[in-house]
Amino acid sequence: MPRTVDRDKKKDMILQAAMKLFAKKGIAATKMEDVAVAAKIAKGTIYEYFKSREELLDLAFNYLLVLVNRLVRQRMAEASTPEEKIKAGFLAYLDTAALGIGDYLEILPDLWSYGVRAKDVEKEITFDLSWIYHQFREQFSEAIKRGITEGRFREMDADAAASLVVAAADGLYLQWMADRNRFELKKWAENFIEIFISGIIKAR
Amino acid sequence: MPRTVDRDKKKDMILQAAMKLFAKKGIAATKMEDVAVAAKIAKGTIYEYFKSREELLDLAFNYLLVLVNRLVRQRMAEASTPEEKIKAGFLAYLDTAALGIGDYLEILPDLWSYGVRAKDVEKEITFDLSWIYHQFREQFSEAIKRGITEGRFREMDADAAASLVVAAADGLYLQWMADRNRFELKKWAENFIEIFISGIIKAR
Amino acid sequence: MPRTVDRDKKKDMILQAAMKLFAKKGIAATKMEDVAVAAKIAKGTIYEYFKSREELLDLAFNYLLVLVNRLVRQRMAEASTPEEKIKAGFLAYLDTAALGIGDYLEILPDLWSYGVRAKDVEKEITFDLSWIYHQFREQFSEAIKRGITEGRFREMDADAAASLVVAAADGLYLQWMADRNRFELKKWAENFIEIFISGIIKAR
Amino acid sequence: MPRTVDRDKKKDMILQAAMKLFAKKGIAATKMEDVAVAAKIAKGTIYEYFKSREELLDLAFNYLLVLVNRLVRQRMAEASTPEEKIKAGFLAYLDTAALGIGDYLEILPDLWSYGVRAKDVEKEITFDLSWIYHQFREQFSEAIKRGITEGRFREMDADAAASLVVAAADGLYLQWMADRNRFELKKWAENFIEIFISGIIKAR
DNA sequence: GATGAATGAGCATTCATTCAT
DNA sequence: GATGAATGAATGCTCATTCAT
Repeated sequence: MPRTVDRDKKKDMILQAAMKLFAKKGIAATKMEDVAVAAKIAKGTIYEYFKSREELLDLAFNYLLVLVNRLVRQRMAEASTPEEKIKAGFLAYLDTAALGIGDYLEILPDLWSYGVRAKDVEKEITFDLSWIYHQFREQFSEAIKRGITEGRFREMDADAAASLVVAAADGLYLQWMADRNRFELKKWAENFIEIFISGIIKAR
Repeated sequence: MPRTVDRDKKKDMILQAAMKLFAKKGIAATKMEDVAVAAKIAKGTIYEYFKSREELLDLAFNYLLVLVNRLVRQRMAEASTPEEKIKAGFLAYLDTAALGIGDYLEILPDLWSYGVRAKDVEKEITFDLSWIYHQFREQFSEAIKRGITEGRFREMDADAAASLVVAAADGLYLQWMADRNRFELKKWAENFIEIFISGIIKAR
Repeated sequence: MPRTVDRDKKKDMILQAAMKLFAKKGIAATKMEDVAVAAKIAKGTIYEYFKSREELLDLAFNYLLVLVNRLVRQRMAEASTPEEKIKAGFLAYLDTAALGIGDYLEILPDLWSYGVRAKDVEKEITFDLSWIYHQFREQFSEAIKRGITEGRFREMDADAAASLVVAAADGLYLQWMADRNRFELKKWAENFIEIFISGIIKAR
Repeated sequence: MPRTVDRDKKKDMILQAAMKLFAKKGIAATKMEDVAVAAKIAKGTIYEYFKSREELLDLAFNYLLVLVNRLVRQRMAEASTPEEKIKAGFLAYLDTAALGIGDYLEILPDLWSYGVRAKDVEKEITFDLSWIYHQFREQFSEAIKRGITEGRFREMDADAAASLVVAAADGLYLQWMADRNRFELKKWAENFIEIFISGIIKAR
C-alpha cells in the first residue's frame, strides 16, 4: 500500500502547512488559497485530500488534541507516585517542544471558540470539546484519587482538583500566547505544580 | 427640532445585541445584518454608531474586560486580608451573575483569539491582551506580596502565583463553556481557592 | 418678497459650496453630506432647496454655462470689428477671473461627461450640451460671417471656423487643468487668437 | 492538465467590453456586474484579471491614450514636411476609425475628469494626464520648430502653437461627442488644419 | 423651515468550491 | 491525480433620500 502511504504523507503535509497558517494568522484570516500556496500545491488539490474547509479545521483541531492527549497519557503512565503523575501530566500538557506544536500553539483559542459551539449534528463534526476535557480531567482525577487512597493527599473532590490542573494549563498557555516575551511558561508552570501539590498534600 | 436620541444608550443597546450574537454564534458567524436584526434596526444604522465591524468587535471585547476588571478591583478593595482579597478577586472574575455577562461569556475564546494576534498598528486597535493580563496579574500579585510580607504566606514568586490565579479562572471558564451541564463552575472555583490558599500559606 | 430673496440667497450659497467640492473632488466623490458640511447646514436641508442630487448637479452645470454664455455674449456685443468680437468672445470664455469661476473650473470634465450622455427624457434634465455648443458656435459664426461679408476674412465655412474657436477654448482649459503650473493659459490663449485671425484673414 | 487560457487575450476582451460600457453609460454608472455580463463572464472572474475597479479604469484610460499616442507618432514620422507632419498628427489624433476606438471615444471626458485629479500617491496610479499632454505637445512642437527653422513658418512660440493643435483636437472631439449628428468631425478637422497652417505659415 | 437619525437598495470585493482539461 | 480558471453566493459598507420632531 505505498500509494496510501504517500497519500497520507501528503495529507499530513497539507494539514501541517494549514495549521501553521491557522496559528499565525488565525483561522478566520486563513484562506484555502493561502493553505495551497503554503503547501506548494494547487488550490483545487486540497479538496482531493479534505472534503471541505470545515474538515480541514476539524482535523487540525484533532491533530493538536490527539498529540497532547497521547503525550499526557504516556508521561503519566511512566511516572510512579501520584505527585509525579500529576506533575508529569501537567508538564506534558505544556510541553510544546516534545509535542512539536510550538508553531501550532496559537490555534488553541480558535479551537476553543470552535469547540464551545460545535454542536451541529448536520455536519459530521468529530470534534467534541466537552468530551476532551472530560478525558483530561479523568486522567488527573485518577491520580489524585490514588493519592487520597494512599493517604498522601488530603480528602477532597478529586474531579474538581483535576479540572484545576487542566484549567491552569490552558490559562497559562493563554497568558503565554498573549505575551511570549514577558511570560516564562516553564517557570510558572513549575510554580503551579509546587503550589498545587502543597495545596493538596496531607500535612504530615 | 430633529428627532432626538440618547446616542450612548442606543449604542449600548446595539453593542449588547451584538455581543449576545457573538456569544451565541461566534464572531466569525455573526454578520452585520444579524446584528441589525437582533437590535431591531436597519443595517446602515449600525454604522451610525460604530465605524466598522472591527470597532464593534473591539468595543465588545473591551466591554467584557472592563466589567471584569472593575468588579475584580472593587471586590478586592473591599476585602481585608490577603487571603480574602485573593478569594474575592478570583470569585469576582468568575461571577458572571454580578457581572451581568452570562449571555456574553462565550465571546471569551474569540476575544482570546483576537487578542493573541491583534498587533496591527495601522488599524486603531485599542485592545491589548498582554496589557490586560498584566493588569490582572498585578492585582493578585500585590495581595500575595502583602501576604508574604505579613508572614501569612510562604516565600514565593508572587507574579508566578498571581498568573496562576488568572490562569485558573480562564481555564475554569473554558471548561464551563465547553460543558455547562456537567461542570459546576461555582463549586470548582471554591475548590481552587481552597487548594491555592493551602498551597501558599505558611505552615504554622 | 424678502422671504424669497433669502431663500434664493441660501440656495445659491449651497450651490456654490457644492460646486467648490465638485471642482475639488470631482462629482463622483462628492457626497450630499459633504455638501451639507461645506454649506454649514444639515444634510436634510439640502433637500429643501434641491429636489435631488441630480438637480443639484444640473443646476451646477447650468450655473457655469450660463455665466460663460452671458459674459461671452456681452463682451462680443461690446466689441466692434469681427476680429475684436472673436477675440473678446474667446478671451471671455477663458476669463475665469471675470467669471468668478476659478474655484469651479474643474467641474468642466464632469460636466462634459454628463452632457455627452444626458438624454434621459424621464428625469427632468434641463442640461443639453449639444444645444449649448450650438449656441456658442453661433455667436462666433455670426462674427465670422460678418467678417467675410465685410471682406475682412476669406471665404470659408464659418460654422467650422466657429467650432474651432470653441474647441480651442475647451482644449486649452483642459490642458490648463491638467497642469496649472506648467501651462500658461492666458499667454497661449492670446497666441491662439493671433494664429486664428492670421489664418482666416484675407491676405491683402 | 488544467484548463488553459490565453490570459492576455481574455484580459483584453474584458477590458474592451468594459470600455464599451464606460463609453456608453459613463464610468460612474458602469458597475462591475455590468462589465461581467457584457463580457459574458461571472462577476468574480473580472477580479482574476484586474485587481480592482480602479485598475480596470486605469488600464482603460491608458489603452485609449497609448493607441492615440502611437498612431500620432507613427503618422507624423511618416510625413515629411512640417506642414504635413502637423496635419498627419492632428488627423491621426482624431482618426477613431484607424484607432478602432469609435466605440470607446466617450470615455474621454471621464478620463479627463479622472486625470485632472488623480494625484493619490497611495494608490498605484499610472495615469498622469499632465505628462501625456506634455508628450503630445512636444510632438507638435518639434514639427513647428522645424518649420520655423526651415523658414516655412513665421517666428512664434512653438509650444503655445503646439498646445493649440492638441486643444483643438480635444475640443472638436468634445463637440462631436455632444452631437454626433450635427457635427461633422472630419470636415471641421480639415478646416482647422487649413486655418492653422494659414495662420502660422510665412507670408511669401 | 431645519434637523439629523434612520433607512435599505446597491455595490465592490472575497473566497470556498467546482470542474474541464 | 492535479490543476487553476471560473463561479456566484455572501458580506461589509455607502450614501441618497426620507421623515418624525
